[in-house]
Amino acid sequence: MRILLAEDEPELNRALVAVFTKNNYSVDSVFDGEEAVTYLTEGDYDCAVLDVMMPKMDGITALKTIRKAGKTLPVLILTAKSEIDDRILGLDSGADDYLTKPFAVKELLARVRAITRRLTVGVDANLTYGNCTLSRSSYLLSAPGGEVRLTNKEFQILEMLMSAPSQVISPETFMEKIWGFDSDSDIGVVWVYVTYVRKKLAQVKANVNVKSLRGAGYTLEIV
Amino acid sequence: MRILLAEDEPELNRALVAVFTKNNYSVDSVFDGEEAVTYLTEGDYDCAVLDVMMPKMDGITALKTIRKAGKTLPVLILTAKSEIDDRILGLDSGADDYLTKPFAVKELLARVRAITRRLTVGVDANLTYGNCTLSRSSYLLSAPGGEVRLTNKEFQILEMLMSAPSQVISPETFMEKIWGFDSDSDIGVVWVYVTYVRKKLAQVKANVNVKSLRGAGYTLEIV
DNA sequence: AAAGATAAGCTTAAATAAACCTTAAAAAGG
DNA sequence: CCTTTTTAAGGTTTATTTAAGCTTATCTTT
Repeated sequence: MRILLAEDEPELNRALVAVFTKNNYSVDSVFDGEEAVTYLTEGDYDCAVLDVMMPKMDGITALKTIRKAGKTLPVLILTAKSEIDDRILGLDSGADDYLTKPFAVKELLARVRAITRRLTVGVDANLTYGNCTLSRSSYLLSAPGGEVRLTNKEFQILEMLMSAPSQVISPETFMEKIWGFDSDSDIGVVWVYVTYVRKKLAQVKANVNVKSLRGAGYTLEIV
Repeated sequence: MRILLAEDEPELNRALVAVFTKNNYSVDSVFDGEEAVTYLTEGDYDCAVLDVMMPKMDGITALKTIRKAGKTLPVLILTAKSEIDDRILGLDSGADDYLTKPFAVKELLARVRAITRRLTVGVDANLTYGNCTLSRSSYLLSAPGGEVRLTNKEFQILEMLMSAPSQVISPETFMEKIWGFDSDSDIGVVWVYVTYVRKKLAQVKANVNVKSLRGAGYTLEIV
């Protein structure tokens, strides 16, 4: 499995090369976006890991460039903060996943494994469960009763639930992954958004709802 | 859940012990790397939190040492801010995650949860004994007679029993591990929950019940 | 060895506390 | 402005704890 890594911090670059190598990937690494584009358009990689902030060309632009050139390989974006804008930008421009720094190496490996497993981009841009689908690019939730646009937070809640439909996700986990560790919002905001998501699911007559397991968290169920 | 904390700054050490204790971990704390190695090789911990800069032996060396000794427990490394080299060394040497100081306590707890979750939920999300299984993610107990959801406390009682089916667990141990060291609830609450667990086991027609050994504690038996 | 006495454990119902829901309105941000 | 997000408050439901009366095993005494 061949990976291209684009990361300008020398130490992190070196370390990630070591990690990937240790896990039986063959890695080429570059230190800026232009190099990344060159390698990706000319070489044959199974996956790319791109930092956002890089000299000469940022990761998002690099990604857009190679997508325009017809490259469909799975791409994982590294962002410095949990900047929603970066994230949306990344997904719009055809990223398959993103990871905010700092991250656990195991998580990086898991995500790389996940996106290389599908190996087709765009196909997985929609999530499906029950009779409804959620578009990752447009935030549109559609079901027999029509379609409705979700707001950012609503989308992230439902995305997390739909990408692991049998898992139980605790309000604290939502808080951590969506609002971030340093958020000082009350946990109650999760409850509010669960209500909103339920309303929108009902509005499009989805046969799916968000079930709460008191003391454990939320999970999706088909009614 | 047992944690070993190695941190040489006295105030931070004390504060973290307090935080972990409050969150129902049992913590042992040490102040240098050599002690950390001793405790970790001889004791039985579920997780370790190691500072990098410590007297006698640094955290990275301690980590490498225990990994060489075959310890696979999840380890989180604490590094002073922006010491990238330390961070990298940590990842190379087998750390599961790292956190740069200063950090938010919430984030520390979240990361410890994350790396220990792999331990419990990741591989072995279900417990089995006799003809019944208990799902760690949904708190669902299932057996030939159907399935039923356990509450938090019920789940923890049964989880402890099922993860060591032949062991006898005293009411005091339940109290300590589930309600916490500083709980001022009466021990009688354990009797109450044992009753509830028995009822639910019967409800799903499990061939398992909670046997009490007077003066000793409880254990599971197959009827 | 039988009769109480004592303590350990059992069960239930009611009271309390915590988790969760919903709505409306205020605040933040484009 | 208009939309999204957060806060706040009151309401509902469910989990947890308390408390009290109960059973059963073990121990004491005769």
